[in-house]
Formats: sequence, C-alpha cells, structure tokens
Amino acid sequence: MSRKRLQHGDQNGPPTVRTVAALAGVSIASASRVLNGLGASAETERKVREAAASVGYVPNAVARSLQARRTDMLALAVEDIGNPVYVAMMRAIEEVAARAGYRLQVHATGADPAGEVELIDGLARRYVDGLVISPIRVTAAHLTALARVPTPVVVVGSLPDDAPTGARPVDNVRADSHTGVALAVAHLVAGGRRRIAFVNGPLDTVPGAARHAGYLAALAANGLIADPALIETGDFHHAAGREATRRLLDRERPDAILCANDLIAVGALHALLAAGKRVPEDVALVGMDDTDLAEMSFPQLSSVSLGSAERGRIAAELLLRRLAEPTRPAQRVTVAPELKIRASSAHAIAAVPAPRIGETP
Amino acid sequence: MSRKRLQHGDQNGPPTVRTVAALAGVSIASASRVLNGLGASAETERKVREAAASVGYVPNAVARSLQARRTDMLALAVEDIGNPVYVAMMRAIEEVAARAGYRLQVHATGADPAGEVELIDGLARRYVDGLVISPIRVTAAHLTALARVPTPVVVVGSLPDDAPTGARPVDNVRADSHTGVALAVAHLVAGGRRRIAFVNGPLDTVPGAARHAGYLAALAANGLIADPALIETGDFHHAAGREATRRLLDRERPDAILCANDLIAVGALHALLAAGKRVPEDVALVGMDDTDLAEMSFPQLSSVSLGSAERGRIAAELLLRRLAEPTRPAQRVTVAPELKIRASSAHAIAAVPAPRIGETP
DNA sequence: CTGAAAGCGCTAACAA
DNA sequence: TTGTTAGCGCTTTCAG
Repeated sequence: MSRKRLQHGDQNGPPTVRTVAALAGVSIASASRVLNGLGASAETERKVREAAASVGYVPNAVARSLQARRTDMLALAVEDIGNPVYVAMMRAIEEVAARAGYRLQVHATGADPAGEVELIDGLARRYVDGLVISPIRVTAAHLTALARVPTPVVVVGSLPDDAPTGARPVDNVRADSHTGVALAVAHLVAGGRRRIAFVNGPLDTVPGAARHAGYLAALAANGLIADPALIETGDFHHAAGREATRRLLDRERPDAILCANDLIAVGALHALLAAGKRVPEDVALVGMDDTDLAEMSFPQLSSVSLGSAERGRIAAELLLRRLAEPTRPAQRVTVAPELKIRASSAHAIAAVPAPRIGETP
Repeated sequence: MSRKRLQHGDQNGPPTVRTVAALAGVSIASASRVLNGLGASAETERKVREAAASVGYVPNAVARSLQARRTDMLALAVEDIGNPVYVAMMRAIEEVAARAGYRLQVHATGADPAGEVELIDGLARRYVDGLVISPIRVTAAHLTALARVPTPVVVVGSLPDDAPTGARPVDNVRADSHTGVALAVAHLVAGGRRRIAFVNGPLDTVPGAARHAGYLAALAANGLIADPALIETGDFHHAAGREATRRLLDRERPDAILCANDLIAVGALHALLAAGKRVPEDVALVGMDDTDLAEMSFPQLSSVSLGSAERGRIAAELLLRRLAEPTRPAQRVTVAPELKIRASSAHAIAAVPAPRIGETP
C-alpha cells in the first residue's frame, strides 16, 4: 500500500479549501464560494462555515495572488528610509495604502543607481502591484528601465522633460524647490538680510541642482548679486551642514543662511551657536523640507515645506488610481511649497548696505 | 474553430516558462532547470537562454512562492513608523533582511491592540515568512494570538514571564530600561544633582511602566527619596514633554530632568530654555533612546541608548535564524543600555543638601 | 540529460 | 445552486 508521493487526502500542513470541502462534504468550488461570500444554499453555507471554523481555515494569500494576478502590495524605494523627509513620505504612503487594503514594502536603495534600476526591472517578477520610487539621481538607465516597466510606477522627484515615454505611462509628483527657495530668499530679504549664504547638498542630485538654480534666480530676482564665497556644498546631512557653516563663518559674515534641507540647517545651527552667533539676531537661518526637526530645534527653525507627506500621499493616490485605470494619460503633479516662519528667522534687522546688481560694492 | 476559453498556446501577457520552453523547443521542465542553473546539456542550455533573452523572460515571484511555500518577505509592525526609535529599528531590520535576500513590509499599527492581534492572526495567510512586532501594550489577546501563530514571530519589547508558550517558539528581544534609568540617575547624582525630576510616558505601556519602576529603584539605590511632585506623565511625544516640563517648573525647582525618551526630552529642553533656564548649569537634562535627535539638539542631549538599531538587528537575525531552524528553543536577548553623555548633562554642580532617605528634610 | 505529469492553494468557467 | 475541471506560473518527482 505504499504510495509514491503524498496524495491530496493526506492532511499535513495547514488546512486548505480541500480540507474544508471534504469536511463539509461539498465540492471545493462550493467551499470557495461560501468562503468568498458568493451564493450558496443555507445548508451548504452552514456546513462550510462550520468546517472552516472547526479547522481554523485561513485562505493562502499567495495562492490567491497567483490566481488573481495581484498581490495587494505596493513598494516604496528611497535612498534612506531613516531620512526624515522620506519617513514623512513613507508614513503618508503607508496610510493611504493601508486604507485601500494594500500593504507596503520598503526598500533602502542607498542612492545606488544600479540597485534602483535593478529594482525597477525586478517589477517584472510581479511581486508588487506598483512602486513609488524617489531616485535622488536620475540616470539614463533609470529612464530606459522606466520606459519598459511592466507595472505601474510613480516617480517622486523631477524627471527630465525629454524622458522617453514607454508603453506604460509613469506618473510623476514633484516638489517645487525653485519657488521654495524663492520664498525663503524673499522672506530673508524682507527681513533686511542681504548677505544670504546657501549651504547646499551635492549639485549632481536632483534636489541639489534645483535648489542651486533656485537660489541664483531668487537672488537675481531680489536684485542681489550672487557671491560664490557665500555658497557651500556638502552632502545632505547634519555633519556636513555644520562643517560647511564653519568654513563659511571662518571666511564670511553672512547675515542669513539658507540651507538645502533641515538636516543641514540643524548642523548650521550648531555651528552658529557654537561660534557664539545669535540666531536670528546675528544670522537668520532657514531650512527646507519642514521636517519634524524644524520645530524641535531651539530656536525653532523656519523651513520651506516642500510637502513631503503631501507628495507621498499624492504619489500613493496616483498609484492606486493607475491600478484602477492602467491606460489613463500620465499625470504630473507639482506640490506647492510653503514657507513656515519660525523663530530662527523671525527677527527683522535694519537693512544694511549690500551690493546689488548694477551697483559697485 | 472558436474555442471556449484561452488555451495554453495563446500568448498574451508576459512570457512564462512555457513560452520559453516552446520557443527553445524543449520541455518546460528543461527550461525551468536551465533557468535555475541546474544541469542541462550545453545545447539545451544555449537554446533556453537564448529563448529567454529573446522574449525578456522574468520568472513570476508569486508562482514561485506558491510552489516554494515561502515569500522571501518579512514584516515589521510598530506603532508609528515615523517615531525615531522605530525608524532606527526598521532601518536595521531592512538592512539585515535585504542582505539575506528578504524584502521588508511595514505596518503602522497606531498602537491599536485589536489591529495588532489581527495582524498576528493574519500571518496564517502566509503572505510573509516572518514578523517582527513591537507592541507598546501587550494584552492577553496578544499572548493568545502569539501562542497559536503559524509563522515565526519575534517580539521586540518585554513579554510577561508567564506568557503562555505556544507550539511555536516566539523569540524576544528586550531593552533594559530599568538599568538604563539607573545609569542616568547615577550619572546625574554623580554630577551633584539631587532633585531629579522624571517626565514619563503613559504608565500602562510596557516602556512607561518599566521606566517608572526603574526611576523609583534608582532613586532608592542612590539614597534619594522619590518626590511624587517631581514626576510628570504625558505621552511619548514632544508636545507632551514640553507641557509636562512647564507644569513641573511652575511648581518645583528640579536640578535635573530625566525624560522617558528623546522626544519628550526635546520638548523639555524647549520648556527649559523658554523659561530662561540654562542647560545644564541650572537644570541637567537626560533623554532616553539616543535617537538622532539627541545629537541634533543644542545643547546636545545626553541620552540613554537602549539600542534600538541593535534590537532591530538582533530581532531580524533571530527571525532569519528561526526560519532556518524552526524548532530551536525560544531565545530571549536583552540589549544592554549605554549612557551617552553629552552637553545637556555634562556640567557637574556642587552637591547641595537634598533630602535623603532616613534624613528629615 | 530530458520530458511528462503532478501539484503548490485558489478561483472561475462551464455544465449539470 | 452545485460539482467538475481547467488553469494562474512554477518546481519537482519519476520514468525513460
């Protein structure tokens, strides 16, 4: 009586529809129907429910996914899942996803372009229904990968205008760093500041480049000349902000510092306070991203909100919407920036003579 | 020639092993073997690879999971994926998971016990291979759910000693708040502080209760009497810390404040500075968890590291290990706390007379 | 080394 | 309403 392999009847592992059906004395189709709330006679219904309860039946999500060709899972890929900006984004996405019955998978890419491309290509394995990705640098490889992606993707961050558009539309949600920087500069100028330094992150990143351009444009718009000596570049972190600010202070006497994000701004604040500067009396300080850090520092940090949570929420909604309507035209949403004025820049000073375009210093 | 339904041959959707096999003129078994790097003749190998490449074949992860009975996915469930403590934990877990070829799914439970239990029970759907959960409150329902869970689970946070042990061993990694608080108190006492206030989170949470008990024990161990007026309770957030500290200052003259986490401590710092207190000269301040916030505040915050990243790392490793050895006995790992002394408490003051146990004030 | 076929657990089309 | 059966796409015996 030895059998070559386990047969259906052998009840090992967890109960399946088969187990339930057998126990209830009905077909697996009937069992499945009842379990999915489809029509069945009262009697069948009762028997199946009873059987299911008695063995503690729980449907297998993987099998269901295979059949349904959907995983009810979304993925989020960002450089660093510990960065406050991405944390805010992730939180918003998780919330939207959970509310819609989707689970969220997170990937830390470490800003490795190859890894990001691999991830995008990996979507072909269909282990998630959609992806939100926020690449800090966008390479040609990203673009070609996006153009051939078989799964809905939303890119958070700016994409080149001439990006090749693939068979599948890619939605895009952006921050408006350019306007954001303009708001900050206008505010500082209004407060009487003229020597407005800028501590930025790497220029070869999407946000770094946008903020740099915005800074130059904003100065010009306010009739100020850009002094290269007032510009420092590091990475987007705290320590870099501190060091850049130290270098700046060794050399210059800025009356305001605009930082490309809050992490940098917090570092700058340390350097300023450690150097005995009063904030905002001596030097006004403005960050960007308006993360939780802004209101946790002392003095509280003015910051330009680029709507990270908002961008996350919108990205998730666009993704869900595209899941429902795969062919609708690609959307591009830009979230408006908002300047949050707090103590670090609230203090206006008397305007001091400062070089303006067209004047000789 | 009308067929009732789509047959195998109809090539819609993405290419499958079938497509590849047909194209290569071999059986699907051979195709699968080649694709999985198993033995095959050079000729078969070539034909299959060529066919796969020509159609851009990518294996379907869900189908593979169904067959393999594993998803290569882990889940993490915490109250709030934006809390710095959990962010540190998540980051560590994601890293360990990714390195081992697992993806990570995150769930924000909002500290809802029912939702957490549902999540644990949901593991029976087998959409993940394992779960790390850090419930802030542990109810009886948690315990029974854990006892019947069909999937490896690691609990981060203390479990009652008499927790019912189910068929499947549940690993557990804990912080040692008790010792952590003791380190902080001893440090403050050594700095000459005697009126050491304590701003805590809710007492009905695992960390809240442990830290409260630790505080009382530490005072006693240092010969100080506990003054209920020096104890404040709120939630674990920034605003609560600020308000609690204000109430405290309205009423008392603490020379040190110990906070149950860094978020609270940052709030306390605001209240202190706003009240014109010098930190640490007038009031020393110590937080807990040693999050990124600690070194970002000014003055930098002394904080008791409870090893959140470390706990995450260990939890992930325990989970991976259990995946490999499902029956090994349940492990309990406790991570040793470490006091990081920074500017907010670095300043020693002359010991002032303060009530000690056995003395009359 | 290769192919036929079973089966992972589930849903759905079709027929009865 | 119910049961039979064919798949979802893949891996894995088991023969040959």
